[in-house]
Amino acid sequence: MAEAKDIPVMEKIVSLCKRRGFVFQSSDIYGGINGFWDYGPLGAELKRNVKELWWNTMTRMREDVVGLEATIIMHPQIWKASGHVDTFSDPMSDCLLTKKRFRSDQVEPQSGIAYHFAGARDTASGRELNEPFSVLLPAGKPPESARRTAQLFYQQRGLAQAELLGERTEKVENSQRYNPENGALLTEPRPFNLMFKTYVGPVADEDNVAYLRPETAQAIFAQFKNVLETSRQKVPFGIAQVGKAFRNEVTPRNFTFRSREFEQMELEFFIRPDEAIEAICGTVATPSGPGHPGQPQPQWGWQMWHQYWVEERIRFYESIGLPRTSLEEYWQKPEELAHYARATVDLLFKFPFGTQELEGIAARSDFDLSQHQRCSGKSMTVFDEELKGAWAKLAPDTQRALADRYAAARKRYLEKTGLPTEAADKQAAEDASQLGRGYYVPHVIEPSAGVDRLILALITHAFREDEVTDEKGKKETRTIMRFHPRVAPVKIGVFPLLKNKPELVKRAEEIRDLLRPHFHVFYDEAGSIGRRYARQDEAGTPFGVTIDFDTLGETPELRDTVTVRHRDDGRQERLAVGDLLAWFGSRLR
RNA sequence: GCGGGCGUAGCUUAGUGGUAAAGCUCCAGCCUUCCAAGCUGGCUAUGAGGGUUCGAUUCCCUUCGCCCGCUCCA
Repeated sequence: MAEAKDIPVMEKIVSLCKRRGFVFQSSDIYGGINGFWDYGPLGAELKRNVKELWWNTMTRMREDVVGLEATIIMHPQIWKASGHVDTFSDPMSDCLLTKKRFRSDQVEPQSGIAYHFAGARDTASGRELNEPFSVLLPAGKPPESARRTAQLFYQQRGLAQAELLGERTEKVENSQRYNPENGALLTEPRPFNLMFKTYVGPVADEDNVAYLRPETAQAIFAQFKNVLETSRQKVPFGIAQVGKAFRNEVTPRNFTFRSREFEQMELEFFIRPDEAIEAICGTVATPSGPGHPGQPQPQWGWQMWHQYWVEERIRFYESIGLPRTSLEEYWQKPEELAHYARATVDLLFKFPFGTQELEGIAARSDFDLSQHQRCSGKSMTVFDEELKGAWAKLAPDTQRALADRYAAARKRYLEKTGLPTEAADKQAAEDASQLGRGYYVPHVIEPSAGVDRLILALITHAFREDEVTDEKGKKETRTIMRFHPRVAPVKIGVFPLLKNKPELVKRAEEIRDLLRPHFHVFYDEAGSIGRRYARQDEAGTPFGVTIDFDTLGETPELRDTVTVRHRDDGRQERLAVGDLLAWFGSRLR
């Protein structure tokens, strides 16, 4: 939980984000819109850098991952298959008396006598209220009890001396409309849909309903076969995607942390089922302890792959300036796991408002592809030539043992979909015999990260305030955003020492133009040099280049050298202009 | 969605039923030989809508947004 002293820190960060152009409230001039945020000039650069680094790390720097960019609106059946339509829309009801909220379909059914009231009159003021209210009493309870509850209800609405009007009774069986705790009427069930709904085509009717995707992952599953067939990849391999997702969050909170429109960076990494690995390699490697397991190996089972991706992701965060110590690894307990997940690790970051999830790395078995196979009727199996060959050479006992294990796992999935035991048995046996011929539905490891959360983590982690006392003894606070150079929105500030010396300005512009094609530079000639340094510190610019009279040759041996200033400690060093590109290149990439 | 708090310039704050104030920031000019120097000038605000009133930033209502708690959290 957030501690009181931390709240002002968050406020300072929000304020800085606006002042410096990292994050603005969406639709600000119209009063804003809850749960939506825009990135300003610095924020946009920061976010671009982060997404690009993720993309390069996950796809271009690897042999075994390819990319995808899918649409935000997809066939509504996808969300049926994924389970989002069902799990994202719970009907909710509130107790009219206590405001307590219930899942409408999970209210314990009540039977008894319902006392309906049409309204009430305040005997003191004569004011009348025509708001109906009802109380359900178990059979045999005295009616007075219902009237007292109703009076409480009308008192809450400002009638001090409520005289009940229009009382009538009704026998009720197994109703979910009343609060089991006090008998008070609940509000009408209201659907609580976390998915944004829209309509495709000009006619806004139920046949044309579609949803803005609540996660990017499903597109990867839906396009699995197309990618497999065109990318010349084979299992194990991954498909990565970066893109917007939308959730109609109940309570957007904590600045950009929980937004209604947000961006995800997701990888679905497809692997062989353990039974296939055992058939091919004779064994399945499992983790021998914590830490990075090293280069992927053919005998790795899902647990190895899972741990591998957890460690890979932590390495990524380290590479952009979030040290391991700023993160927390949380292994979800069995009872917390989603029904399809075998294991999930949350990578948490210590935000000022609490330790919160940045990324989840889930081992999702073959659930997702199986769901789409079932719902679309299209096969999601891959053919694994190596498996087919290896299987044929196995002893019959081994074949049977592996097939049985595989069948048991398939059966567990099939029964969860509601298939009767007999049918599930039959289908599972069929799936197991397919395995022996080299066919299976791949399992998947899913590292899924929130871009905007990561941006917020980088901003809060970079934020530092220093108390500085100047020569006059005046105290002031200086803010430094200590971004890792790789993610910093602006890489280099370029400054002529003085603005009113044209020869300095001219040389500074030349150096700016020298660096500009390679790095994001910001040229500034306004105000004192110290002020310009301070401005760049607040933007998180890691390096400053200052052009002075020595650059022009005032001291002959320093001709064509510049001051390079380091953001975090103010350290300065003298570098030759000709060395700048290489020097920065080695520090910014 | 419920309850509480808050909403004055880009930021931080002042103030009043009767001309809306300041510091910082920002912009322009002058000046300035390395860490928010100085001088001059300038832009910019009562979240939105309605009501009461001769007159509302101030009082009332509604609404939007932010913060805290509850609820929710695939």
